[in-house]
Amino acid sequence: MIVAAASELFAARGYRGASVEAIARRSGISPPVVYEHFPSKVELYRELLERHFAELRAVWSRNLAGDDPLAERIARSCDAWFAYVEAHPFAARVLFRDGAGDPEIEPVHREVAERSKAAVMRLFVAEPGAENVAGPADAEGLEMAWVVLRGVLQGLAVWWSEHPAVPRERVVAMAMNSLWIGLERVHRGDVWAPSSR
Amino acid sequence: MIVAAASELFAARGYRGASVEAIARRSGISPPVVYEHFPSKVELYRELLERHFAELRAVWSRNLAGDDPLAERIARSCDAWFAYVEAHPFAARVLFRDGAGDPEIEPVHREVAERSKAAVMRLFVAEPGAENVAGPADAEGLEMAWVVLRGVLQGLAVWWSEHPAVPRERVVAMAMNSLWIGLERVHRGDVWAPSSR
DNA sequence: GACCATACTTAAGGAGGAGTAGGTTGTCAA
DNA sequence: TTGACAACCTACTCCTCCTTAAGTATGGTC
Repeated sequence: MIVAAASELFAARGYRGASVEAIARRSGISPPVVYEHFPSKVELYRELLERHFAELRAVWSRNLAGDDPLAERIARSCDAWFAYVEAHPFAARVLFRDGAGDPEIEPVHREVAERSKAAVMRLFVAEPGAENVAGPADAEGLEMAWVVLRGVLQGLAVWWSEHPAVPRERVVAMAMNSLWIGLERVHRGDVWAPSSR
Repeated sequence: MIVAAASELFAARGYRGASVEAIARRSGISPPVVYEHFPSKVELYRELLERHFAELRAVWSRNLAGDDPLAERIARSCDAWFAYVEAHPFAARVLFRDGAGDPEIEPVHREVAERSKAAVMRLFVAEPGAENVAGPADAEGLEMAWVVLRGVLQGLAVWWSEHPAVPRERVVAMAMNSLWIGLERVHRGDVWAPSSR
């Protein structure tokens, strides 16, 4: 399976470091066969990203749906998120260890990130109480909230992929402590303000 | 000034994308002159990272010192941090847009990150109430807290460098809302626990 | 004026890797 | 047995880019 081998190698060595030759060899084939399945290296990379992103998004939206209190849904989603990371360590590293900085794949990442942002922001907006975070039509504030969310989840995911001995519950608890408690409080209008300095 | 040109180009095109030729030309010289100042491209990169890191660390520890309440010191540090990012947009992008994924510079980043982690963790431990975050000798918990802190600050810094029109106060407020409020509550022992599900 | 150090240049060495051309093996049908 | 076809491989081309070798202008010194 080419995409599996590619995931592992991209995760381990980065986009530049993983040569098409190496990917082919690990798949038990030779480079030209790769080019019969994908038009170019960067397209192979894009395909890979798309797949992982789609799976992750499915996990996320499946768990966020429902009528339970938001706290439970978020906790469930976090848990499912890290379960996915646990089951697909390469996916997480390819998706999150950025790859920004490389001009060739940066547009690909940006595109996927854009769609993820749109998806999350729709959820934020649909949630009652969201206006306390950002104000009713405040796209900037929502975007920053997404940036924070992403920063925390990505950071923990990458860190965890390098410390697999830590039990998942701990990582989930840390994510919830960092995100939910702060967000919940903000949700109630209990914001930190510069004037309090 | 070679390092200035290198910062800009590394920030704009990444480590691989910024050729030594381009860096030299932007400095108004030719490639061999670069090699009279730095033994190799990767060493130039390291030097650059070291400089930015040292400045950022100085900013951070200067503002965290003092006897005022922790909240004020953290707010001040956040503000100074983003002021630095504002003044040195290239530095921020070089430092944070990771570069992980590239096997050549990954060790360099890792080394700098390690020292930053050590510095921040010393601060955490010195703070009364820290045991609520992580327990007395819980290196894992402290490390995760650092990961979260880094994720949020990096994420916001990179995002802000792409949205320079947003006023600094907003970004600082978002950082404080995300980090401080959650941490403060955890500080008091008011943690989210998996059993609450 | 001849010599030399300094600072820089152009141009080439050499490695690594994406993508391709053309040959080779194996399978199936007649 | 033989021909057609598909799948795959080796080996090559082309290109980028780090690094270095060798040469050239400038300014000071005897």
